[in-house]
Amino acid sequence: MAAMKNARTAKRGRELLSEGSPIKAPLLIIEGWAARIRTFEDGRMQIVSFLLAGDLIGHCDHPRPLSVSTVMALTDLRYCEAPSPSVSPSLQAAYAVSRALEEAYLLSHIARLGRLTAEERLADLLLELLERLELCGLVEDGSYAMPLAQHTLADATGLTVVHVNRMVRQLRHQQDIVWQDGYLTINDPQSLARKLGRRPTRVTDTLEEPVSRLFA
Amino acid sequence: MAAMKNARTAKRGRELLSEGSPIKAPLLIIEGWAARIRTFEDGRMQIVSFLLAGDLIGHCDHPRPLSVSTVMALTDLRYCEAPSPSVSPSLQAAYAVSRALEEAYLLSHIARLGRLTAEERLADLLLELLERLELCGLVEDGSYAMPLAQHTLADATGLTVVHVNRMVRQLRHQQDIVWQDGYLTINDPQSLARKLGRRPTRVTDTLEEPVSRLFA
DNA sequence: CGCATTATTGATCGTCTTCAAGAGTCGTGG
DNA sequence: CCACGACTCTTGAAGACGATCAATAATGCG
Repeated sequence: MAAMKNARTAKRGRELLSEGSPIKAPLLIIEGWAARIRTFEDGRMQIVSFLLAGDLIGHCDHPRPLSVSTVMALTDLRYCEAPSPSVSPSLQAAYAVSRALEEAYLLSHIARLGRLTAEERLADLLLELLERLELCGLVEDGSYAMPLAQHTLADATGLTVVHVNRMVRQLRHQQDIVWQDGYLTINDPQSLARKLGRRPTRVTDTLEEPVSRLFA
Repeated sequence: MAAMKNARTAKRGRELLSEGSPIKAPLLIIEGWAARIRTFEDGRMQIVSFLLAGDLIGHCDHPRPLSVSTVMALTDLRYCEAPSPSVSPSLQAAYAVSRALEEAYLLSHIARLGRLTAEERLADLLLELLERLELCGLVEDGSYAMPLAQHTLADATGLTVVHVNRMVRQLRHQQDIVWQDGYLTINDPQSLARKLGRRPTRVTDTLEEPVSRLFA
């Protein structure tokens, strides 16, 4: 891929963007996981969304934009400057779909934090990650590489590490998930989704694909 | 204002858009409050964001978009079709800023639900509403018309009505707010914001104004 | 091998939910 | 004009869910 020629890397833990700072060029994640986070002055923090392969960082249409969240690499990362949307109409459309999907995930996250129990939050998040990773072809045999520590899942679900640990144990004992050796499998995603009243994320009528497909 | 010639109205409680249904024309709220909500099959629901005067409903750049949330009128509403962004570059910029602000509020909402206590959530939300209503000139002497029932604040903060009621009482007793006759006053917004570690919402370097200013 | 990070489990505590009931307000129709 | 029902607000009591505190394994990395 042309854009990947000038790919860059970032070590786990590095901040790619800092809340309140100006946004320069939009970036595209090629490989690895990142998170958008909000921090409070007293040290509390909340993961606002996860960024996976094919996701964009800091695409804005207005002049002199400021970042509204900090973006941090959760794993070692490969990324590049996002190709300008003006190069092709299909890329422009892909960006629009990507943006819409991103918004949909934010709304889901809000509903998750506002109205689901701890167990449901965790299960729902793991299902969303399955769905998203499937879109970029990172799921094999229903399993995906899970690079996150339970501590990070706590930052995302608004829970404590201790309680996340208990909920993971619970999901394991219920045979809902298998999580070992850095890989996570949801045994019956359909039925788990049904149990949570979870609908698949759709932002278009058609079968539009997100940005990542253009680079697959 | 030209666009307001073909203004329409909606009664409180009416759905302007339904989750999963196709989005036709984008709408612009002229007067009144609406909410974007997510519902679960078992009856649980979560308010994902509030829509105030000057806010857009269903502006998308991709083809055949589906709504990712239900939009419901919280008060009687006046609205119109959103003028096409192609009519003027400044309108286009205003839409971009509006979109960025909307995203910022979603992120704040996530952090609020994930990491704040009940009292903090309520106070933080009331401060955000103050900030937003100020932008559209709906604040006088530090007070704004508060058309929401405590029940609705519960839907937004992820709490129960009962607990919202107790938190309102607490904020009242602490002299943080005065809420009577449908008007809400935050006695010392600065100090309350500081207490919460709340930063003002900024999405640009400059002093760009949201869409509503174009219609003020 | 030593240190830092991550996972795990127990015990106790507190915030928020749930359940229940009563009072106040408002619009509507008889 | 008043009675009624729907909604909103309010408060109490009990219980549950998740937080906090604390300690001990694993695991992995330099």
